[in-house]
Amino acid sequence: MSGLNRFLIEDVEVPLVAVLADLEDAGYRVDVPHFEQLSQVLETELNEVVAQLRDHAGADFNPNSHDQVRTFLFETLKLPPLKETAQRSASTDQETLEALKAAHPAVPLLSRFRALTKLHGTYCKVPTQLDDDGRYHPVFDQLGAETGRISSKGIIQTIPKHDAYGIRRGFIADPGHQIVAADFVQRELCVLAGVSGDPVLQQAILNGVDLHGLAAVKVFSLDCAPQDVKAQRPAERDRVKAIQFGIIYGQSAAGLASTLDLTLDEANQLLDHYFAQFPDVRGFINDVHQRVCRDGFIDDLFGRRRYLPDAQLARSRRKNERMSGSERDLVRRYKAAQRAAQNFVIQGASATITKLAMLRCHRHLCAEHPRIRFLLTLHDELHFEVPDDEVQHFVSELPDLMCRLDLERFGFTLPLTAEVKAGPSWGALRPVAPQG
DNA sequence: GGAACACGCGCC
DNA sequence: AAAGGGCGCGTGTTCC
Repeated sequence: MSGLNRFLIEDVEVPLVAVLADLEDAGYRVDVPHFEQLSQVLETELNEVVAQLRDHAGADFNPNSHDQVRTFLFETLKLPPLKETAQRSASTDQETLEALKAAHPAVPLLSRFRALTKLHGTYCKVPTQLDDDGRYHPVFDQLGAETGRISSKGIIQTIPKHDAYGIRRGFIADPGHQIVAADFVQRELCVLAGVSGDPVLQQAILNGVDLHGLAAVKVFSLDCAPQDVKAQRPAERDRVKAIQFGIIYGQSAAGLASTLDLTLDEANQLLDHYFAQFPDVRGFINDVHQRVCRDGFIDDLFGRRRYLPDAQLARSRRKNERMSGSERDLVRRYKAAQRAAQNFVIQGASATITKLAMLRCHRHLCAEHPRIRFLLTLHDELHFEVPDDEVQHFVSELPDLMCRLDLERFGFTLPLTAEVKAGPSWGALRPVAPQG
């Protein structure tokens, strides 16, 4: 168990084994007819789309074959490639199709084909993966991700959220029960605020202010209250949101430019404006980069360690030296390691917070609610199956169970918040009014 | 006949 | 060219 200290081993990972075992045993009830019906609808639509595609591209065209799609788009239709894959061939991904959609009627059909086959081929197979009890039993790997996140075999952590067909409505509660789910609110940003020590972000969290809204007001000198930014200045809020997500992901200025459709200069300017308002965030990121470059590893708030030897590759390089191809590759790996380190200190600490919340919930269920089943963890979200007559009470307890984790002992003093939802299925959850 | 890779894409 | 971290899966393709 490399990368773990005594606390993480003894107080987190080892006791979590029994919790995850209980989740795996419980499983999520599945509405099989829902998936069968959905499957038929998708097959009908797919047949139609494939027929139309073959009208354009030939009777034996297989839109599942990247090679054939590439040949069709860039040789038969002579459309201009937008970008390349890792192997230097012309990419046919969704971004490319989106850019080319007006150029030929087959292009939007390919997009549609991809979306439909994904739903049909991957997510409609859920009924084939059930145990005899008709439930989907996930298999978790608590050390499956380098960041400390819990990974799971299978598809349960990637069930589509915004598909038009309601895949999530196929995951249901037993009769006489409801699904209760709770997710942490803007937790990665709270972790960033906590570990960077930024006083403005911290105060905003203490006041319960929308963090993207607040940052937009600061960065763009907006003349409105943070909570009104969402309605009144959505464009500014979206930009700041992209920056703050980018910081969590370790995104570069080039990446930000791409997501916001800006030039590199504009993206750099935007980042400068942001960091001018939040200098402690910049300081924190610089410190992470420096440490991982010096040590070849980085520790998060709870002492989880990730080794990133690539961060030491380009230590002695000077700028403006000419680079050979292999040197370029070293620099790429060095930068990737820095991004991974920056992401790790946020994602890693967040993952441990989820694990602590799970331990607390599990202990509480064992002691007080033996009829409630703990079903699922989705990184910042927990699912339970709750008897109808216990829903009201449990819903009132859950936020505190998840959020009061005694993190002051690690120097983390900010409050966490969680939003609770309930409903008959995963796809039909409705917010539960906070107690007060 | 199966393993490994390539690509694309679903989630947080 | 790549660009944004962490996962897992399905299909096509190539290689052993």
